[in-house]
Amino acid sequence: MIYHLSSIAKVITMEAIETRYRTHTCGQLRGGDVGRTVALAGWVHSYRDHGNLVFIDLRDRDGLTQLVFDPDTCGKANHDEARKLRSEWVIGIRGQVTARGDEALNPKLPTGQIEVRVTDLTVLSISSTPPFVPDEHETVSEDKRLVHRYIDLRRASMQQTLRTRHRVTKLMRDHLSDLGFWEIETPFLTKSTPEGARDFIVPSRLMPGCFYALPQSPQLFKQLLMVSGCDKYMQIVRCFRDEDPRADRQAEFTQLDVEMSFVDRENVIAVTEGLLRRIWKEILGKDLPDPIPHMDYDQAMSQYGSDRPDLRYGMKLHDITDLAQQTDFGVFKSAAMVKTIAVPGGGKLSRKETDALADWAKGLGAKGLAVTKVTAAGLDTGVAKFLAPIAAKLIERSGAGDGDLLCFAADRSRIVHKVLGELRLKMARDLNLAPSSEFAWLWVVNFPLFEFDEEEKRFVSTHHPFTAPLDEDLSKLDSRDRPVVESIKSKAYDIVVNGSEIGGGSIRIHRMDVQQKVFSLLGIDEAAQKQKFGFLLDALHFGAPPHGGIALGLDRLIMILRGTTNIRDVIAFPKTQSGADLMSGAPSAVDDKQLREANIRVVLPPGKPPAAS
RNA sequence: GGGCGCGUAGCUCAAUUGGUUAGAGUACCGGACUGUCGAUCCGGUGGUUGCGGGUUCGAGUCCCGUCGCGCUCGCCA
Repeated sequence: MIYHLSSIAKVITMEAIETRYRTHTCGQLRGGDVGRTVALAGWVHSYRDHGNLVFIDLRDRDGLTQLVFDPDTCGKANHDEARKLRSEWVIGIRGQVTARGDEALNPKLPTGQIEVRVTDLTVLSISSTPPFVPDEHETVSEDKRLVHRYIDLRRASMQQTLRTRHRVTKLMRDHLSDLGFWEIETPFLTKSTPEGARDFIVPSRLMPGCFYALPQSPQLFKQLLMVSGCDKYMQIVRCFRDEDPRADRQAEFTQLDVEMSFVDRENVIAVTEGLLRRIWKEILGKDLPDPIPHMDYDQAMSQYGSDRPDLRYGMKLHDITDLAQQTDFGVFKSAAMVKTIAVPGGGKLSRKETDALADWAKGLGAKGLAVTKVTAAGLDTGVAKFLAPIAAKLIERSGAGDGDLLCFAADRSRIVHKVLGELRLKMARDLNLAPSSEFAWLWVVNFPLFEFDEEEKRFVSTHHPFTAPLDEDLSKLDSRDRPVVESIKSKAYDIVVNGSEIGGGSIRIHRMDVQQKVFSLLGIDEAAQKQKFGFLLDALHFGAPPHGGIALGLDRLIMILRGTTNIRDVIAFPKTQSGADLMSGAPSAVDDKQLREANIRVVLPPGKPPAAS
């Protein structure tokens, strides 16, 4: 696990609130405090027993302070007690802050100019031998960390993450409050929504057989708050989606949810940029581009094969469908689309490695992956012999240079973009092409409003069914012609940094007639509309203002700020890939009484033993 | 639901082609030590090799099943 702690601009220490236990924190004392009598409390981070002198590094969330137990100053009883101290015991001490001698300075610690010569020691709490110690030098498997999360969270990097998370949410509230936003809570026990992810459901005791759903997001409620005249709403809110987790995804996650009335796309974008600019400045000391560039969805897909391109490196996709027709290569001539990317320095890959790439591409649905190497003399190896007639134009169009590897995908556009888009990411990772300390920001705009679901043979919303189409495309909502419907663009926008989508939103539909046309196009009939979204549709009858908003993924934002690729690192009490909390043991069976009250009977799938309660 | 990887001492790991009593570092326990800061030195305790079954003269190692963790595809408006 790598953290770029060095990017944290300054060491932040807290002021201790003076109590009977302490006058200062363990990260607070400096050379200027020499001579003071202080009290400290914290955990024994490490001990070094020299028989006569005993050194203790005392830790709290603020840092480490070295304590010295010298029988001459602390007395024999305290010295004997000090020799018994072990890792993670909780102690309180009193003593004098003294300057360290020149040879005893510790430049690794902010408190390294001083130490505290102890006069009084109180053991506040002893600890069993811990399963692991919360030291950054230790590497501990993640499941052990999750079982004893309260110990893992004592580690400096985890504390730094929790502190960063707090500072970011405070900035969000302060910044948006200053702009006139109100934080308004929305229900967690709510109505199941038909589209989108699988819902977590909660049985109703009072209405047997009925269920609440936990919100996938407060989408409908924040729109209703706009209809309610609240004008500017924000909430830092938990969302729930019952889908399999990933490295950057948990079933419950946190969003900064924002909605505004009487705005257009650029107003929401401006508010979001202002907030992100302030967060990056205050947390990392870095500036964002002003403005953050916009890119059309169509351009992102055709040039990068992704709707969230990582712009820290090149390797653009180049369309060579026309050139491919001039070759005798059957795979190229028969394909609907042929595109290529030039991998810088990829020419050093071995035959074995490029063969492995082809296998990898097959896993993504491609029939294969054609490659050739670019040398000073022209194209060499791989499919070079087929490309001789177009070699010069190919090199010119792709911008490839000596030592690059040209990779080709020939297929339907969806497969071509998927394979080359993923290949871009893989090559950047394998060849280390992405500078880790840079941030490449981007707004992706003009998404298609609908996508055709080949399996269900119907249109589905790209974003969600309340997203407004561009004004110039309104008339196309009456069409059922697939190319026409697919050409409708929406007022949706995603904010992307380094290939990670950290937020997205849209201007919503505020007119009843438009909303009904969209439902109709999605194949949701009037009865279903009324049953699923009746309350929103009702609200649109009673004077809905033009409105729109955005939701930022707080967990992913913190991941980027902290330089981790593991979402569990930025959540205090996260769950595993099977949705378990290894510390509490959730989920677990409940007793029969609880089931009866909830009017629930458990029917296990065949072959599954009942869970232990 | 599918694919890949991992599971050995409290922790992190090793163990040759299947071969003697499963080792090391660290932690822990005992001892020594007045300037350490990942202290040092000496000695010691510590194992259901995730679990169940199988193959074999012999299994940490091979096979089958199962559980857990991770990555990933599907999924995630």
